[in-house]
Amino acid sequence: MTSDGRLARGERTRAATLDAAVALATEAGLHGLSLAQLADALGVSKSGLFAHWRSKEALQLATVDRAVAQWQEQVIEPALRAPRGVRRLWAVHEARIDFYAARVLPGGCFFANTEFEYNARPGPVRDRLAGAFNQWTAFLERLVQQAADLGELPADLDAPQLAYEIDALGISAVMRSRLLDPDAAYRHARQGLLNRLRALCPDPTLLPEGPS
Amino acid sequence: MTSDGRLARGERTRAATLDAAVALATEAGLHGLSLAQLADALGVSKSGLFAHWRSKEALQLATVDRAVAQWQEQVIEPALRAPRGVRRLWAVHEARIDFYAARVLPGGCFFANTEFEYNARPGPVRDRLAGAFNQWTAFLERLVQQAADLGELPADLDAPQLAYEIDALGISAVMRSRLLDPDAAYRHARQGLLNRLRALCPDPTLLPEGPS
DNA sequence: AATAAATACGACCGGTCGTGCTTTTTGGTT
DNA sequence: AACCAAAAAGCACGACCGGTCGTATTTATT
Repeated sequence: MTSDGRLARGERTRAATLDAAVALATEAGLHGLSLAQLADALGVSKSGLFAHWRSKEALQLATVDRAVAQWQEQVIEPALRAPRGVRRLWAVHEARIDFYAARVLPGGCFFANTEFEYNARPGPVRDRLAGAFNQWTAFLERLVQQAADLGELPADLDAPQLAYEIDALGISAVMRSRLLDPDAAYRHARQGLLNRLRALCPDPTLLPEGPS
Repeated sequence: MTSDGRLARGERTRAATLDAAVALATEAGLHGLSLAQLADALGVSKSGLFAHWRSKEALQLATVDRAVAQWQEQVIEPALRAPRGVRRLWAVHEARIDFYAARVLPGGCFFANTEFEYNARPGPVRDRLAGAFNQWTAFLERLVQQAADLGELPADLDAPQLAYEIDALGISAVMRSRLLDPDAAYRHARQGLLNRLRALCPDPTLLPEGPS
């Protein structure tokens, strides 16, 4: 084990920087993210950040990657503990809403914020964001299809359609939770999918109980 | 008729400026909107803008108001020509998607973009945006309730819930239409509401035909 | 014709941005 | 103990930011 303390120190700084960058980007935007602010928040110098990323764009791309990893750890992986099928689909939706409700990020959702920010700004950052969104969509569609394959949802179900609807409920939840009544937002997001799954799923025991 | 040519000229400039500001804000954001860029795009001087708005914030607030008026003219009013009830509800959804598909604004949707931008930025601009969102939500809920009162939807329907779902489908449409496949986005947004209304509405003749 | 008001302009301010260049500090190798 | 590379800091730069000021131009009033 030849752990070079110098390299280790750099790695630590880099990780701490990206965590702070993800959080800050949800407030100021990925474009609005300023190196001076970020350096201040970390107690380091602005030029110290430049030692790790040659340019702001490189930092932005790394920030997107870090946000993807965070989403994987805190939303997807916990939900994957639920058994395949409708229950896992529901678990993802719940984990996502919990992530928003726990206010892990001050600006709500890194992806929703930045994707709206960059939808008219061509370039590598936008492409990276679009790629992440594409992956997330594919993941949701796979989960839906799995549930259908297991017979927990109709065999002729339009999987991309249901995946679209699930994601839509989630995006609206984080948007409304920051501008209007948070509790109502989360309730509507949950109830929306619950209604939809109850109408589709022949086995009601797979779904949580609750108001009709 | 004492139309003061000076005031008329000012009003013209002000209107043109706000139209450009709404469009620019969907690209650069309402915060990222720079007075120099805006002045350049209009072919006027930066200081000329300060003759009309004392500060950037005043311009931002006026821009929000202009966007509200534009939404009223181009989405709400056309849809209000449809008869009350389910058909009007559908007309609003259609008008909204058409507005996005026509690419009236380069950044898609002024409200979606700016509301995500400001959801963690307290202040007058955020409050104004939240107010606009509240009004829009109330409008949708009123339309849903009307349809229920007319007997075109179940009497015990949860109106805010359905309004939430309709708006969610629309927001996702504009987001996905700029990052992924636009046609798929619009199709899913339409199909989502169509499925929902078909399941709720006892009279199928009120809804457009189309794929099941 | 003279005055007053609304509009618009160019020049400029202090401040912050992203980004290079140079130096110092830190930690590991030999 | 000498040496060295990685990390971090210090510093300066040009560009752009929101905003102010004095001035010129247009238009209505008197």
